[in-house]
Amino acid sequence: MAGRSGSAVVPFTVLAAADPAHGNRARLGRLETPHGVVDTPQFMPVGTNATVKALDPGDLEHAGASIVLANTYHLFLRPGHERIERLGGLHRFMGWDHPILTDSGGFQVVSLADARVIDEDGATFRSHIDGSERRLTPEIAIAVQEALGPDIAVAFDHPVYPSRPRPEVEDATERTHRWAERSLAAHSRPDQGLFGIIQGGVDPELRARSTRFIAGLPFDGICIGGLAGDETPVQRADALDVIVPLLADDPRPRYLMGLGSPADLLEAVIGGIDLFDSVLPARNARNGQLWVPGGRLNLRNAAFLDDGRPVQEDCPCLLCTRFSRAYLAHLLRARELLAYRLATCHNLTFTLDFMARIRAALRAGTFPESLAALRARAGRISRREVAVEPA
RNA sequence: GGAGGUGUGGCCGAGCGGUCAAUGGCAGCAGACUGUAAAUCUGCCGGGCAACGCCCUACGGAGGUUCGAAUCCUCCCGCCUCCA
Repeated sequence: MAGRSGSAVVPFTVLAAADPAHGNRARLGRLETPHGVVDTPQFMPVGTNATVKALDPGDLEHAGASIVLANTYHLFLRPGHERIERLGGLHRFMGWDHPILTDSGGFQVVSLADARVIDEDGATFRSHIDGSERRLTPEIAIAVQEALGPDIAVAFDHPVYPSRPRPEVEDATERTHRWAERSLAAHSRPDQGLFGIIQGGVDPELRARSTRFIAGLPFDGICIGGLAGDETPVQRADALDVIVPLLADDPRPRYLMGLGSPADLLEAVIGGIDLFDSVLPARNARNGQLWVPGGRLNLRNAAFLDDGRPVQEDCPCLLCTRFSRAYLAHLLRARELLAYRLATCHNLTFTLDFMARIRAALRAGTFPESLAALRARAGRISRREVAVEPA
């Protein structure tokens, strides 16, 4: 059950695991990287442009972040990976001396759907910045990431939304496999780990095929892509039921890309996932939605203008220790810049604290017993959670 | 005193005989957001109802022309500009 991955660069150790007999595959782990240890299950805040929007590195540390994600595609376009390399690499560039993982740019293959052409060799994008034509291939994506210098790079993949027709999902999945092999062949930086990505949509056969294929390659970790889009929580859980058992004896970390909400994170941890990332907590914060135990508060609602209480009692974040709901509601209305920082500090603190609670339960061996409390704290599982007003 | 202009829904501002309860924007009220082209996007936004349709009140005020007026005419009131 416990095991240690063979990676010399980013070794992963499973420290404890829930009893899989009860369909609970949650596990406690530790990922070691050149810039520090990442305790898992763990959430990685997204810092696309070498910054988690609205926060500085001190805010991130205070919120409890141990690793952040940055984006190959965006930094490739601006300011350019070669420039960042000349300036001493990504860690130094963004003032973050802790672990960094870069996404490969694969996600932009779908998120910039109107601006790209995909062929077997790679993908051609229309730059969202200046409209110029840019190209990413597995080899280029790896070269860019080696220049950027994150602790962990990710193979270039071709994501697909599960709702797409099966032939399309199958094509993208098979291409992802070929690109995975090319990414591995191109990667040579010895102080950098490389994760591969499983695709396959929600089709059990394709997911299983993709899992076996990617797991068969010497990656340092296994990413699961295409499961944070338009599928339902049930479809996602079903997909994990296919994927994770096939990785049961695999000691490498499992990273579900793109989750998410506390409820989704918890269910995916139960499904056997170690790592997550998502823009959701940060974006929701900027849009006025604050996460609290049991639900979420829309601070743009009129009711909060006269609410002198903190957003969340007992929360150690910059917002809650110093300011009221009324103040944040005012800042949001006035579109004051401080609103975005305070709200983001809170949601990331909440999310990272939630992961810490999960780890604590796993460490104490009380995870199954703690589930009800954790689920209550996370709120509803559905995408449409009900906002609650803690007394 | 003379000449000209202008007054529209909480605010700004279109409309200049019917298809106008009245384009837009702002403010306001809600909702969405999951490997970030997002400090973004969407809906509602005079009142009432047995409400996918009907009624009432509405475009400074009062009259009038017309089948029909926010739109044309007359007078009045307010504001603005120029000349004295």
